[in-house]
Amino acid sequence: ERQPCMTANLQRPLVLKTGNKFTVLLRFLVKLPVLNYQLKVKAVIDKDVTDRKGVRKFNILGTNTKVMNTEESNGSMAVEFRDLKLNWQKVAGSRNSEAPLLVTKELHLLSFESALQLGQPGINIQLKAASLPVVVISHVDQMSSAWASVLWYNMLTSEPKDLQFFQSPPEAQWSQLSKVLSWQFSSVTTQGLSEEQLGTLADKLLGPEAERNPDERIPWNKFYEPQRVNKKVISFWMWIDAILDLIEKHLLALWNDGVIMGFISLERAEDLLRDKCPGTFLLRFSESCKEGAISFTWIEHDMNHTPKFHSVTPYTKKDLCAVSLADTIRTYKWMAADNIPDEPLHFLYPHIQKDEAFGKYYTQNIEPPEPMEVEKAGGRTGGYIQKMIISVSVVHPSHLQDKLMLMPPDVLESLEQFVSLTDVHDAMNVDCQ
Amino acid sequence: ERQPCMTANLQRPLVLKTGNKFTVLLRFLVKLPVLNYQLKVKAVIDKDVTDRKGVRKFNILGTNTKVMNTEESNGSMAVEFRDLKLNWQKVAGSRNSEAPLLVTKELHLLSFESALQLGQPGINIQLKAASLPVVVISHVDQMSSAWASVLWYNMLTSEPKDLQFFQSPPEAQWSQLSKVLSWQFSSVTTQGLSEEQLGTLADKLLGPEAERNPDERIPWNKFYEPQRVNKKVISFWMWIDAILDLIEKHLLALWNDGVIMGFISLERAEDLLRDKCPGTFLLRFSESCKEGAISFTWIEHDMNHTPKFHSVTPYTKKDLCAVSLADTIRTYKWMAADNIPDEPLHFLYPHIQKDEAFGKYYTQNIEPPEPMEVEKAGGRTGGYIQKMIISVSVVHPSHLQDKLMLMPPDVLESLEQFVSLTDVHDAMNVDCQ
DNA sequence: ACAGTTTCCCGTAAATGC
DNA sequence: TGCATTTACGGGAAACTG
Repeated sequence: ERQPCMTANLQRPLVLKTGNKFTVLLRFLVKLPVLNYQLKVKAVIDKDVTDRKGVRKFNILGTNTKVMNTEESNGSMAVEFRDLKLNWQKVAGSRNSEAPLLVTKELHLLSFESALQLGQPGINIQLKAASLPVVVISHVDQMSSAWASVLWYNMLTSEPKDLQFFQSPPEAQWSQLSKVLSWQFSSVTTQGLSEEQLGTLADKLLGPEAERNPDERIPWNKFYEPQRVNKKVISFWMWIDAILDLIEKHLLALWNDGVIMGFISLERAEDLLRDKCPGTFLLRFSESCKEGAISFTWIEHDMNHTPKFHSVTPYTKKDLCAVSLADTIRTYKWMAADNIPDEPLHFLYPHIQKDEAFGKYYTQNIEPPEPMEVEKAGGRTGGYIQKMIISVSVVHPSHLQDKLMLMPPDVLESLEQFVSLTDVHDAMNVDCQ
Repeated sequence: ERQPCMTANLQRPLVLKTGNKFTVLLRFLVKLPVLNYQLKVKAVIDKDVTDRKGVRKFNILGTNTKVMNTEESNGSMAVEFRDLKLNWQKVAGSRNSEAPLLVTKELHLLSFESALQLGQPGINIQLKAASLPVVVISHVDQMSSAWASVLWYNMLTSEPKDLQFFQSPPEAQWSQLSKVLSWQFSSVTTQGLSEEQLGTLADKLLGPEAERNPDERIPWNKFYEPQRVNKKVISFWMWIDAILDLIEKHLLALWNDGVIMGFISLERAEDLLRDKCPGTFLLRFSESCKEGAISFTWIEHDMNHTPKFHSVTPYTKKDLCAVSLADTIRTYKWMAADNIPDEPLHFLYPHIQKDEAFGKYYTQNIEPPEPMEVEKAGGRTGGYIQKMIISVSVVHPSHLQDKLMLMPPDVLESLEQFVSLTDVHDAMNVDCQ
């Protein structure tokens, strides 16, 4: 029960989706003398790959034969295949139970073939080029998984065509993986991951730094397969990728501004906030929500000046579609029945006024109209009354007593009388008419 | 900037979308003696229709030739074409500027051909059948428009193949159109339109009942073309259809329960509410929002017991995706800075407690957790604090003074002191740290 | 039964055509 | 240039399939 979001997909080369168009630019790196004939190139998929059992077979649709053009700038030759499409070739035995791998671990090769005639006698030279291994998917929900394969492959091998790579994928060093992870963020935003953020991720994959063996490597499983993390079963990569998606679609400006700490453990967050003003908060990604979600954690002091920390249920894509994070931070309230609502968020860590940090992204008008505008002649209002969608947490009245405590006892007492008075008023209405 | 909703499209026969599969069931109504050969049927589109300029040409893809089956129950013959698809045949002159009509007014015919051999000498009888005119669209956003064509055609002619129908579409009687409109609602829900609702629609199309000519007919333009209605330009049918969509996707249960008056003018709504309890409301569809939206209108009394009416900015699909209408009605608040929020909605017209009418559809937990659950050992909260998304209208504090007025003046005065006290408290925080 | 995979198709956005 | 129409494709849900 939800509604359409912005669509804008990540460019992820080497992942092809059946039925979607793709483009390949092919360049001939050897410089040739001018030819007196056209150099035809043909694109094929999985040429010479016939011995793999249970592996899907595909065809290339679209104009798969093109002629190389000579580029004016440097005389080198190139050809761009546009509007190619893959589709399934349904054959017996294709993708059967013998298939050793998930489709997103199944690697394929695009090949390009041409023939060069050298000299008059007609010596034919077969030219061949192949892409790096590609992953073919049939639905975008496989993209995340497919991209994990592409990343791992290219991070860990320089073999151009090791189609058996995922039979036993090698392990990665943190120094390699951290670069790749940071790059994922910098390719979607203007900000990669900071050392602090990467440290949090390292803790998740390798354990606390103090206990770490510097030679420890990260196995594919630990990166990709769902792992049990206190009750929840989550794949590290899927979690990261869901957050990437959330950033791209809903948090891009805030992320680029650097106001999202994001990857920070709750413990560390509380340590940072401990000596800060009440109402100081920071933004953290949920560690347990698979679909990508962001929460704010803030500090309050109770009567005894003991710090207390609170975090709101994380905001998912659905929440952020309804109200942006900046607007949410601006208007978030704690409410209790018959109390004046409290706005608990005041300072972005370490001590930036929230309006200073987020003000430029506010979109809602939260000013009430002048009384004149609402009241129109004859009791008829004319226009509509503006509404605003906000987040509130309903809390026990005792949580709002910090402020009540500041009131003189006689006011408090009269207020309590007033509260019961409104209840009577409501009850009275039931009987009228 | 929105997010995916339930998809569940209306079944709208006689509208075909290119690239989507469709099914045709064909029955042979004449009972034949048992044949000693198979009766082959071929499906074609726009056979014999060659003389229309600028009209798109299509092909039927899929198995367009099938054999008739004899149904066991009654020995009659039938065949079901499944997984047929239409796609464009790009020909010169197709869909050019000469095309006299919009694509959704362009009518096409599906035909089915077979040949029957009677007797030994081999007398061939050509059998032909044609569908009612169909509309072919290439995008779902043309569905609404296409369905308007199908409705108008079948409401106003019994000609089986008047492909020129929209060259000069006839006018409709209200008695016909009102039945068709009500049927649109009853085919999506369990409730058609009431006399009162139809009356409101008749007022829109024909003007106030008192001034109406009983023989007045509704021209196609008035039903289908965008008309200027106080500043906004809206097509009557598009407006109705957007509301149908809103009902199907977000208001189905409420509509079926009959709690949505929906089609009622603001004037009439205010008349109905005038002598009702303060806080009595009813639900109305926006008359000016093209995309389909619903608002609540309620009554309040000011100090002098003069009724005042308010309506909130209508809720669109996007709003209802975030929070259902029932939850919205439950939690809608009027707020002013430093005031206790007010919940202005109490009784569904005429005088049903709102929880009674909407309670079974509430999904949110609005109870605060016990204080114990929030406070965890060591000042660490452990879990997340639940949030709730609600609608609020920010109003001038004077609007919430009805209740304040009920408080003794000394409490009021002390409260005001308190209000400024919190402001100081906030200002103080700015300097700390 | 079931999980991985594909198909179907709505609905946003962009491209195309006239 | 603007509007009608089509294409592209993400994403939700259902269908498929071993």
